[in-house]
Amino acid sequence: MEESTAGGRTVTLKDLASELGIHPSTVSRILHSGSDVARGAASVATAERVRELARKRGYSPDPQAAGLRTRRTHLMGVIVPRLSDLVLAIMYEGIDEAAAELGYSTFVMNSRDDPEEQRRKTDSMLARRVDGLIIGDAHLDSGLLRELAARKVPFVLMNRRVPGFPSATCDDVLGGELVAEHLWGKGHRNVAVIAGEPYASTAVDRTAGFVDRWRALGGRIPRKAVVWSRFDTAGGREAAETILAHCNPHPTALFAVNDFAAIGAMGALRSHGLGVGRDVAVVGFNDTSLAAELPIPLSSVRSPMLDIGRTAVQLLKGVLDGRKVESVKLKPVLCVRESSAFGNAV
Amino acid sequence: MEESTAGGRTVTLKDLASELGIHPSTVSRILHSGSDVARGAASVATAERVRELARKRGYSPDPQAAGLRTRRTHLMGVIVPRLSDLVLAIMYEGIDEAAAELGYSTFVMNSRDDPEEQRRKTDSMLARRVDGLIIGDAHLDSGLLRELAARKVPFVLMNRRVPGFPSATCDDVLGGELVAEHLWGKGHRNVAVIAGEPYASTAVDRTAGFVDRWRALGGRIPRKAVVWSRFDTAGGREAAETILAHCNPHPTALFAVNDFAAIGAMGALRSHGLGVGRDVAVVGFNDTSLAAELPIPLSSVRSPMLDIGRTAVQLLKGVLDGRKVESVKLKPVLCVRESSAFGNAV
DNA sequence: TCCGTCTACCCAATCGATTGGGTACGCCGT
DNA sequence: ACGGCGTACCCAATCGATTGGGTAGACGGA
Repeated sequence: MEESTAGGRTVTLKDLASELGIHPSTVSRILHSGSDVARGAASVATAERVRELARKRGYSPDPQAAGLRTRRTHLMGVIVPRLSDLVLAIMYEGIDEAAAELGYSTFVMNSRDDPEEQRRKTDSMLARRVDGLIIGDAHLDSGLLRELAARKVPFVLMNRRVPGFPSATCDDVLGGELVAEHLWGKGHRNVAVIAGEPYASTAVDRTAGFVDRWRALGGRIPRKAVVWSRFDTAGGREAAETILAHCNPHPTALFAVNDFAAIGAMGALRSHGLGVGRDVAVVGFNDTSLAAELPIPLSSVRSPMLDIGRTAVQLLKGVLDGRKVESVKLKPVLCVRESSAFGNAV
Repeated sequence: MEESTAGGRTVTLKDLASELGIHPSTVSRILHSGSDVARGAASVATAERVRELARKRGYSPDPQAAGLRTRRTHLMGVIVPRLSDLVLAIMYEGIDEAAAELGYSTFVMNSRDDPEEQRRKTDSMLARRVDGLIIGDAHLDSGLLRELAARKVPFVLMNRRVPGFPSATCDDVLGGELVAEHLWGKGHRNVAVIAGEPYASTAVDRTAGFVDRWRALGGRIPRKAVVWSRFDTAGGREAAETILAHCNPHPTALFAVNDFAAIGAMGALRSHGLGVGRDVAVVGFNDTSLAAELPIPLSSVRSPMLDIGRTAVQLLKGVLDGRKVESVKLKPVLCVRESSAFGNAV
């Protein structure tokens, strides 16, 4: 007979039970219930013997079997646009840690922000019988979330929010405001925004926060100075090219809603002979580990990515426990560096 | 009664069977066995009725139950140093794709290259009853692998290799050689290596490939010009500082075994007033998406990260199917960019 | 007519843990 | 001496899919 599961011979409850001459159910109760053992499950002596043997034999319960009976897998499904996006990767680290602390394991899948894939991955998670989902790729206009809610699938959103659903995000509006105040304070009056994808609340909120605050400060910002783009370096580069082509005189400061887009924009500026930080200030968002390490260190809004992940897990746990949960917005902080440290003549 | 599993009411084999007035086992055989249905499982007509109903009711088999019986979870466990390392994140994307194609799902966990954590995460994977492991954080001196092999846990290595175990890696020695030839050809004669962590085969092989080839070309490379370091930007920066402090005259070219270390080194050079590409050539490794986008684009050895991930899955599948598998080394390609494009006076 | 052979199913055990409902025994108070 | 009550267990069903071993009925050939 082939032993197919990894790890070879595994010890079962029954093994422990028969070795001790007691019934498996008794063993289960002892090992399962933390300390309500005192309340009628078994004698202290037996409990000790069982725990001792379990340790000695390296017993580890089969989650398949337990889940089959209890209808809970202690699995959380996580869906992100792509894990090779540093921002999501770090949030996932937070998820992984927090989930482990609660005794959950996590699946991650990439949807590449494609609605088709989102649906496929969601289904595939549910087919695996996850207890709930953490959705990191929510689109503002998606019907998928409403469907999931109708099917009573427990889920929470992460990174991006959608009104009506619980989410763990950065306070992106505030983040945009911080940048507006910073650049205004440095004397810039002609600015442009690399705004990201319009289906993502991160992009929309950061842009709105910036633009609204800018106008509240008395600034002007023409429509063509707000350019929607992809989140990666290539997207940022293209957006910067567009801005340079259409805005005359060119802006003295750029706000990119994402560090990678900001890096792309820096490249574009450079190939137009414009000095980042000198001729044009640039501010990014997320403060990924690269921002500070660039040859011209990039100013960026630091968002608490690890905590966003951790919070998402806590929210989902709340939902799974049947509690009503409220969305959480975590505070960002602006880190000013060389790319926007110098003032502009007013 | 609470419906706890995500997705609410689920259809079971028995539901389908009783609705059609046949036995669950018949339904199972029809749905399970691709086309050997013809061979005695059921009539074509019944098979069609079953498949039709399964589709209509949205039947999806419970992997818990199936796994309990078959002792196979169709789960692969993946362990990496950290997923927020772009290199590993991309390999994981390859894994995810390839695993999905084979009907497997994957767990990922971060070990932070800490032996303690490696062990913990491995155990936790096995407790989840994964069918096998893809280990992306193997240390050359680790006893863990030998233990796993002794316990007959099916596993393969990825990214880093360890003699005696099957692995999917880049041909790192060749990668190092490519860099040596390139820099030699550009006329450099005084070079240094930022060598990475000595417990990782990637670091050791890339360094060895470089150094051996360099000497074969007739070059000299003193011991103090090879500095072991962490893989991140901070590590690269420190290593570059060390090199600049101890090598006099300073080298005209640096080879960092990792792009992030290379970026850190570029920062160090810059703060010493040395122009990257002009005064000192820099070459990295992996060709992560950032390399080409840096203000001074970074030369880098492109390693086929996605394919390495995909290959690892295929190897593990082979092991799970009981086949003998051979390690695979995928060919890297050198991408020359501005950071090392200019020659050095011979 | 009888036996063999398919075809198209059915039956029941099984995987390992969980859980609602027993039950035997001892001890206590009266 | 007897009812009552805890304590410390045991029993058996259950979750959903899988699988080795039947079996009834049809059909064919000798």
